[in-house]
This record gives sequence, C-alpha cells and structure tokens, in this order.
Amino acid sequence: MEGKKVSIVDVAKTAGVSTATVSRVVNQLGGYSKETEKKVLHTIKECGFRPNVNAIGLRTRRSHSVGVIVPDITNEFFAKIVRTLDIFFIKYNYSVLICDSNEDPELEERHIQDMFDKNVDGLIYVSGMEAISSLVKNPRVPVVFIDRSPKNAEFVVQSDNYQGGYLAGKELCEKGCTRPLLIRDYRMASTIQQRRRGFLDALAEYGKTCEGNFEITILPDYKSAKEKVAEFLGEKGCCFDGVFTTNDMMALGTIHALAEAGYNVPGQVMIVGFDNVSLSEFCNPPMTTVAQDTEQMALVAGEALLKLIRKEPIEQKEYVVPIHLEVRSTT
Amino acid sequence: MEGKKVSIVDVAKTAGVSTATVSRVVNQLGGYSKETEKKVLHTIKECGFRPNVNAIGLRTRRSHSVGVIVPDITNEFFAKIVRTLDIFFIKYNYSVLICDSNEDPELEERHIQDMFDKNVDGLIYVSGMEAISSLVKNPRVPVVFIDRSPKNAEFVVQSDNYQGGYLAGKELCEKGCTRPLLIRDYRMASTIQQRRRGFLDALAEYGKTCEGNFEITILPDYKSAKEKVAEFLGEKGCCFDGVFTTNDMMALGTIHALAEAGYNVPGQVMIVGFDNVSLSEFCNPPMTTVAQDTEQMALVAGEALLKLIRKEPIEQKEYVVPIHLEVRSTT
DNA sequence: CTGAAAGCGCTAACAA
DNA sequence: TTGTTAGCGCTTTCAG
Repeated sequence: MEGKKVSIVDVAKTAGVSTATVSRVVNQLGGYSKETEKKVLHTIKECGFRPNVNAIGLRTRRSHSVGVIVPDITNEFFAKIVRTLDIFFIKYNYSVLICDSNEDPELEERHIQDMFDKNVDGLIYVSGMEAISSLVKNPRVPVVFIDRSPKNAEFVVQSDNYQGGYLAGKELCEKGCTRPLLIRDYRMASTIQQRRRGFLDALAEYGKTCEGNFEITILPDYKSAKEKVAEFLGEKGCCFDGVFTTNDMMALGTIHALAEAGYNVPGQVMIVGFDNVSLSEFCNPPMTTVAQDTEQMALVAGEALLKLIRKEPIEQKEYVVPIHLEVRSTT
Repeated sequence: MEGKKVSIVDVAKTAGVSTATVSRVVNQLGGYSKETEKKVLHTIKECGFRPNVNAIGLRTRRSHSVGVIVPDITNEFFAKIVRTLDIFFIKYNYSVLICDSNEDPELEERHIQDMFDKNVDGLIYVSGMEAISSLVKNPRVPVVFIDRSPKNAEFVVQSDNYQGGYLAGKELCEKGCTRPLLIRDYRMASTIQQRRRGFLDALAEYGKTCEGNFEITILPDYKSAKEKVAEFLGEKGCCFDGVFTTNDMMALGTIHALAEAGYNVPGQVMIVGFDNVSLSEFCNPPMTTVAQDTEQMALVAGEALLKLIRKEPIEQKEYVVPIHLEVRSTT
C-alpha cells in the first residue's frame, strides 16, 4: 500500500464521490454536506493522500510559498530574520524559500529568477544590492523590503536608524566624549545615512562640532576597521576619545586596534557599535551597542507580505521599528 | 509582449516546429538537426521562454532541487554549511530548499513532509534529531547525513571527532594539565561520544586517570555552562586545571564563570573548545579550539548527494573530514 | 530527424 | 449538493 502515490482520483473513487468534491473538501470551499465531508476526510486520512503541489501550482499559478533573499545567511542578523520569518509563515501554511545572494549580484539575479520560476506568491528582500531591477520587472508578485527602501516599494520595514545614531551620539557625549569619530561603511546606503544623520544631530545638540577628520569610511568588516584604525593612530595619534561605528564588527576591529596600540577602552576611548550581534556581548570588554529588534522587523514584514498576497488593504507603506541602546563596558 | 507567460507551445509555433522538438532541444536530448536547434534556441531567447517548473515536476516527478535540513540556521556552523551547499548546487542547476527545524521535532517533521511534497530529488540532513523515521519512510529520495550517522544511512560525512577530542586532550596534557575536566552535551550523540573517546584516550596516553567527577554533562549552551561551572566551583573549589568542552559556547561560559570567580585562564585553568566559531577568536582571552572544516564537509556531502541522485556508483559510504587544533590563548 | 497525442494531478466553470 | 470535463505546460512513447 506504500507502493504508489495516491491521487485525488483514488480518493474520489474509494470515497465514492467525484474529484471535484474531494477538491472542495480539501480546500474547504464549502458547498458539500457534513456527511460527505466526513467521508472524504476519512478516506483522505485512511490512504494518506497528499495533494500534488506541482499539479496545484500548474493549475492555479500559485505556490503557497514566499521567497526570502538575504545577502549573507552566515551573518547572525540575517539568520535571525530568516528564522523568524520561517516560523511565522509556517503558521499560515506557507513555506519559505530562503536564498543567500552571497553579496553577489549575479547569483542574486539567478536566485530571484529561480523564485519567480517557482511561482512564489511574494518576496521579502533583505538589505540587498541595487539590482532590484529584475524584481520590479515582475509586477505579479508583491515584494516587501527589510532594511532597504527603494522608491516605489510596496512596503518597507526598517529600524529607526536615525534614532540609533542619535542614541549612540548621545551616549558618547553624556559620558564625556569631546572628540568623536565616526567610522562607517563607505557605501552610503540609506540606513547608513540615517545613522550618520542621527549621530551628527546628537553631537550638535551637545555643542560638539565635527572637525576635519572626524569620519572614516571603509569596508564594513573587522579587518578593514582594525587596519584603518591602526594606521590612523600611527599617523595622527589618538586624536579622538569616542567612536561610533555603523556595525559591531567594525567596533570590534577598532577595540582591538586600540588595545594593541596600548590605549584603554573605555578609559581613553569609548566605543559604540551597531547591531548587537552576540559577539558584542562576549568580546572584551563587552561592547555598548545599538540593538535592532530583528524579530519585530521580520514579523512586521511577514504580516505585511501576507496582506499584500491576500490583497487585503494595508494601512501604511512604511514601518519603523524601535531601537535601543545596549549599554555595556565600552562607554 | 510582457503580458502573458510564453509556453513551449508558443515557442513551437513561432519556430515552426512541434513542442516535442522544442522539448528535446531544451533538454539537450539530441535527435535533431543542427539547424532546428539553432532556430529553436533563437526563438527561445527571442521571446524569453522559461520552462514551467510545475509542469515539468508534474510530468517527471523530479524537481531539480534538493533539501537541506539544519537544526538552527542562526548557528554559524550550520549557516556556513548551508551557504557552501547553496553555492555548490547552483553550479549544477539545482536549487536548494533550506529548512530550519529549530530543534523542534514537530516542525522538522513538517518541513520534511513539505520537502517531499515538493519532490526534492535528494536531502541533506545536518546533525538533526532522531526523528529520522519519516525520512526512511520515503525510499524514493536519497539522503546524505552530515555530522550524524544513523544506521542504514546511504552516505555520512563527519568531522574526525575522535581526532578532535584527542588533539584537545593532548594539548592540555602537553601544556601541563594534571586534573582534566570534560564538559559535554548531556545527550550522547555519536559525535559527542567520539570526541569524548578521543579525549580520554589522549589523557590515558599521558598517564592521566579520569577520576570521580571529571565529567560534567549539561545542555550545550553558554548559560548552562556558566551556571554549572560556577556551581561546581562553589561546591568543590577549583579541583581541575584543564577543561575540554564539546563546543565553543560552553567553553566561553566556562571562561566567564572562571573569570568571575577570580581564576586566571590559562594560568590556573586551561580551556579547549570545539567548533571554532568566530566568537572563539574574538572573545577574551581568544580561545584555543578544535576547528571543523565546514566547507569541506558541505562539499563532500553535496558531491555525494549528486552522485546518489544520478545513480552513479559511490565508492564509500562514509567520509571523515580532517580536523585541526586552533591554538590561541586559553592553553 | 520530426510530429501527434496521451496524460501527469489538480481546479474551476458549467450542468444537473 | 454534487458530477463532468476541459485544460494548466510539459515529456514521452509511438509513428512516420
């Protein structure tokens, strides 16, 4: 009895009804008696019937699945979003297709095509590149953006990046920093712009001016930060006493460069990171950092996509998730 | 021209051939003239034809996709495997369906069913629970196991866990440890057993005996380790001078418990972890740990699955990936 | 070398 | 309330 797959025809036959009726029951479309329903449901269970998703997809052009595109699944921030989304959608019987673009536009393009080929009913696009062109090409499927806000986006959810930058600046100023330094991703994504703006505004509020070399722009990783800070230290000495980096790995690189050059953190230089990756809690000293609420972001995005898919009205096109400062030992 | 999807019929029509011929060309089955091939290929490109995967799946019962099941995508170790697999399979035009079982047997069961429903051509199962029953139920699709070796497995790839444990024990002994302690996952998975065995064998080689309370068994996370070690320290004092934990988070918990109790690492107690997560490099002090070659594991698994899917002969049923000790500052 | 046609499993008119 | 039936887009014999 485990030999062949049972189809809707088999169910119909053994239940003594038509395939249409079985289909109605399976999809809970109503228009059948309580009795037939019970009968059909019973035989379905009996013979272990599972609808063939390909046949359904072929007929309906829907897949009951959504795609999630992240630039790096290896990054805890994205991994958490993916996980939350996965758990969210399974509740609604949607399966999620995860795809790691690996920061590679070509790969990303390919993955997106792949998802369209699979007839995803919707897409969640997390902080990707600008190669959104191919997304827009397909107006059939709704797209929700996390952490990135292209024009014409149907729905965008982002952390309150401005507030994050502001909190970082405020923390530094209140703890007595007088010569602040900003280290940021050289690519000026909108999120980075907002963090920067918030930071500068906080400084201004405390009467700090932003002198000449107060800003370093680099690749946003540990190594770049460490090297660049070491170099900076070598050239100009420690002409700053507080640093805000636009992510935690850069903060860590900075901490280590400082430590190796013999400076004390937070004694001589304070540091605030961004993201609150678990590393920031366990490094030495534990890092003060701006924490994003990944779970909330994912949930909001999931809910919005679901509405878009169901063509329910959506009250707002944008959602800003609150952010908070996790104060630890580098400030 | 962007209005409707073009099907194989459209291509056939405009190319002036039959759908059968188009199909043959698309699938490179041969049996057509160079000329028709060129003509068909050209019109395919011309009108942007993309085969409908549902129709193909419905006909062939194959999906050209494989499933990957991990217990926690948020864990760097698994995320890396997923990413490598993804990149590997895309080369062969297979798409990979990632699923995070979230250490939840019910969710896992559901995800697996889902994958079968989607007609995955193969499955890679990474260090999951024992709920493999449902896997075995479906003898149609080949399964490759990573980091777990159930009986009857078609193919298993694992790190050389025994060697890992051995290296940890040796390192401790050579650096002068006399009272070793083992802290391990309370669940005795085969991988943990092997690490333990290797560790004990190394100790024996150096004439160390394993006295009474030399082994602590806990949940394998930071918090459990930290609490348990603190408690242990409180009850018996520091009756050990070297610790091997079966993963890095436990090692970190141990380090922190020790630090808080005022013990010096590695001065009074040495520590060796397992996994080489990036945290182990950045914590304080940077941790000596046993490094698994995740990339190699993923690649071997991917290659094996591909062979299984293609029904090519497979020379061995098991593959052991070398491991090495990353010596840092806790030993 | 090429085409005609059956049918994979399901849904959705339309009829009854 | 239920059944009949025509496809969805593709592969795959079987004929030619």
